[in-house]
Amino acid sequence: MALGKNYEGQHCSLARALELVGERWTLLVVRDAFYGVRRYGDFLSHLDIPRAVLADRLATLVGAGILQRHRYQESPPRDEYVLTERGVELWSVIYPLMHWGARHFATGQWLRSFRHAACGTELDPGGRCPACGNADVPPGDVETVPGPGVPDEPRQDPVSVALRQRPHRLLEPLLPADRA
Amino acid sequence: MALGKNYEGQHCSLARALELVGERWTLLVVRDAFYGVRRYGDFLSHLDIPRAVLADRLATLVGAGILQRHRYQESPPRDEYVLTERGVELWSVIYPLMHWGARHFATGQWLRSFRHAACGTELDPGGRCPACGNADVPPGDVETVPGPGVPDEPRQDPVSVALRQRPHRLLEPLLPADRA
DNA sequence: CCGGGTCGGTTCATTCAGCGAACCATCGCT
DNA sequence: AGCGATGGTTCGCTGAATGAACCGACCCGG
Repeated sequence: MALGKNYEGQHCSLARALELVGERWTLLVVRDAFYGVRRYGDFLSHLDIPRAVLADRLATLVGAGILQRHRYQESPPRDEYVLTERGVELWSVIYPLMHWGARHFATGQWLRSFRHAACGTELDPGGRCPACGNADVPPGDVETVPGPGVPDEPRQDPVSVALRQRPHRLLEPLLPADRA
Repeated sequence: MALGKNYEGQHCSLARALELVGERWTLLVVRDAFYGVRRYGDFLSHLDIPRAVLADRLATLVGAGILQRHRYQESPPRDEYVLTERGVELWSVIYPLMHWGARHFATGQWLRSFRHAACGTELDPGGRCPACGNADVPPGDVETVPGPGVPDEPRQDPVSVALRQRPHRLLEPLLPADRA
């Protein structure tokens, strides 16, 4: 899609947002970043996305200030991609969309739910905690917990496995940094 | 993009949602539907979208139960596209995304704001009314009002003109049904 | 009852983005 | 030196988007 390719002429801020975030795969990359995925290879194996496309999307997201590239070791130089504040704000878009998809196109048991970590209450469709006065819950206080549903052919990549195994707080690194 | 083209293997409900709503142009079509655009020709002139793509997107949205096709006159047979309940629920995705785009990528004065029609208060980033106990405001109770910002080259299509001229309640038909 | 205009498409040739496999560079380890 | 891990880039192929042209149903004025 790329900027200006079209959508230009659309003065609406939605169009500008979609130029960045509306490309194929982009929102799934951001979702994974919320899950705590940070490394190229983990995005790759979890998303089954062509390598070139992933490289392109990561570069776009970094350029837009949605992800930040952070060198976590020299030699060999290794970077991880972490959500910026601007990226974290996309939670208020991603969660309702995810919830909408689950409400209308669910197949079988639910795979995952999202709870307010402080009280364990499941979030409402807008991402708020019904038990805490309907307050907005920042993604850092959200915990994703595996549900009873397991797909017919569960994915075996490290990210999918980790998400199935245990509850996990959003934004925190999902995988240990030092696996072989 | 189309279903199954890829994103398959992604069991997440976000992926399924994006298969429908994540294609290029689709969310802009839905946004226009909230603005009260209902007719093929109006979508066309407002979005500058290729005719074939518009026809495809409308068919997909109707097939997914997001828009409903409604014949409003026989002879010549004319249909209009109206949001279903399922489509209306996308407001909780579109508004936050629009707001996010405006916050981070604004250029110049704001073009439009969204108010709670009952009390005139501008909606918060989550689409709630701060004056009414932070209650969710259903899109039917939202009014869009033109802002001070006018683009350098304002669009002249009927939809753009109408949106610039007067406040307008979402979901209500934007244009008179009987223009020449 | 003929000609022109409107509306809502479909068709088609071109261009562009996504795909997936192969390749490559750097580094650490043995 | 050789091998594997990591994080890419390159490249040929294919499928979707683009935009212009065409089409058919219908209305209206003459």
